[in-house]
Amino acid sequence: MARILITSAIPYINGIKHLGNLIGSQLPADLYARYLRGRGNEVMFLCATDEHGTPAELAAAKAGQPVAEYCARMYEVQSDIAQRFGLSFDHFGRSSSTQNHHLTQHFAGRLADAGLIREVTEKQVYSNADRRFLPDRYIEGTCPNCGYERARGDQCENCTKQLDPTDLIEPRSAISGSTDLEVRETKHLYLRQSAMSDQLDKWIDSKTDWPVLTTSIAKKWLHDGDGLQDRGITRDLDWGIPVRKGDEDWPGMEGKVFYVWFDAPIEYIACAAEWAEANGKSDADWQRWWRTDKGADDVRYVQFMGKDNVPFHTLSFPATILGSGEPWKMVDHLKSFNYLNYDGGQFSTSQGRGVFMDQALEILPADYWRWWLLSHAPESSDSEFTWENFQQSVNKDLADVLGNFVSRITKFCRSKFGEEVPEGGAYGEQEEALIADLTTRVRAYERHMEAMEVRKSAQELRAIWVAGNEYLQSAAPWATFKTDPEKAAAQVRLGLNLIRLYAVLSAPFIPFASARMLEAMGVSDTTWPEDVAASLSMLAPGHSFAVPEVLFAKITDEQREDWETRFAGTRD
RNA sequence: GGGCCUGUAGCUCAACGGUUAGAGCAGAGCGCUCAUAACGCUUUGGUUGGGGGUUCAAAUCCCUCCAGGCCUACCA
Repeated sequence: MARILITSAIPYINGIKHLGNLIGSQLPADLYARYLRGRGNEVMFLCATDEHGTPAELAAAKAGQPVAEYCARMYEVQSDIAQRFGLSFDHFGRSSSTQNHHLTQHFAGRLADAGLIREVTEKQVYSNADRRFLPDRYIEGTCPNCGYERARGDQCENCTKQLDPTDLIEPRSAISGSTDLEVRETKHLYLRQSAMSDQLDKWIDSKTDWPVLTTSIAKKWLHDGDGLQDRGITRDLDWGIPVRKGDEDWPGMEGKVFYVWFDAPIEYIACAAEWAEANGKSDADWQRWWRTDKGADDVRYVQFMGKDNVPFHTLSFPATILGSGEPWKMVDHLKSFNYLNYDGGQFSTSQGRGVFMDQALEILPADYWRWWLLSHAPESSDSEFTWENFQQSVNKDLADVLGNFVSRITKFCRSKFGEEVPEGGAYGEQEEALIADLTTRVRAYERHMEAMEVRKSAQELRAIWVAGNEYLQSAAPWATFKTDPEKAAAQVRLGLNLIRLYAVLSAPFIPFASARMLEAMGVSDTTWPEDVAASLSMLAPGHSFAVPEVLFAKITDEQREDWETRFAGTRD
């Protein structure tokens, strides 16, 4: 069986993520991981919290907590929600881990040795009141172009003109509002990405099966204007990974930390090391996933992310890895997603607009969200969440098509044969036709899942559910029973077996409901139906089962209206 | 300003340059009565954003215009 390494873009520590973040990387990555495990592959699925940077420091200050405590607390919150959404990470790590500290410093040291780091002294705005350097967008002022009073130091939101912080009229700190700003000199390390441009370009060119969205963004950065620019990888912050050259001090860089975008992707690797430590494994156990000289040469590595993360994954991180000169595993396939919009606008963490992961679980079980989000995943373009669409899709697909199927067959069996798989009769022509149809569909489902075609996979799965209802309608065991109880028994037996089949096939999408279906049918065998016919004879006559409670309750109009109102404004 | 993406039925989306542009939902009709007023069958909806061009053939390729979105390197 194959070995697949899967990483999801790591969510920022600053607050609870919304549904747009979830469908942008973690959820499709989980779908893929669950599917591959279901097929018997060896999977390492990693994710973590991204904890460094200015927003984390500010959020901690706002919460009145030291930043380390704040991050530790938010890590627990995010970890708990991820678990309740069924995100099946093999490890959910932290970019602030000691493992990541060591690896990040290690990579910086290797890059420096390879001559790929240069020191740059530059001028940056310092706020005396805030006692920190301010990133461009944390400086506000009046736009010299249009007169808008809340223009940011990088761009004016009103007239879209690109700005430099020093262009602003009456600049002030966006954090405190203080106008006590000064320009100070500060020294930083730059990664010489320009020196690796050709190497990266060739590497991108070799990835012919990547989506246009992915390669076009990378190509743009490589070839636009002066080509790939060197990038600052350090910051003047308190919270972060101290700048060190491997195990040694870095003269002149005391008190500085690595830029969050330098250390965050390295956490993908460090996370595996955290996994090893948490599970009592050795270094060799995680290195066989990440070092091609230590067993990772047969690993297929797939990354999932939102489109805004593409440049970092196609250029910066590969530059870091390649530049180290060490045989680290490079990404093989990169699946990026567009954005999910909320009711005509964007989901927004900063504005509290939309539905957040914790709120979602307060009103409905995870499977409802998983199904809707995955079956509407923003693959080819941005997509939109509306409550009406959500209600209709979920009610029809989950309650009517799948849930009702389980209900009708189990209840019919109970009333005519009792709560065990009925004996007698044999599968005939009609059953063979169903098996042939399902075989075709299951193979198509597998192809779509392999290709990470999320929406198409969902469509095919739904068609597989529908096939069960079609069969019952034409076989009509309730009519057959009156004239030929033996034949009806065989029909019901097939129907009950379909429930187990559906549970196995559906588990990547709706793991919780899938588990309930298996529990009701009294089986724990989740073997993938390589042979559909054999799979549909697994539950033998006499096997007892229980009629499950309503698998998916429908969303009522009252609920929908209530939620529409409740989530119309902004959070908090 | 530059780059990229998107525009197909009321809604969400399909469609290697190749029969008459297809599915699901919603709407209409019929059937069934095991089931969560569920299921099945049939069916009404499209000048593929506008205009021009290439081609035996265009939703698909080219040009142009319109509308929306994303990115543009110090937010992450």
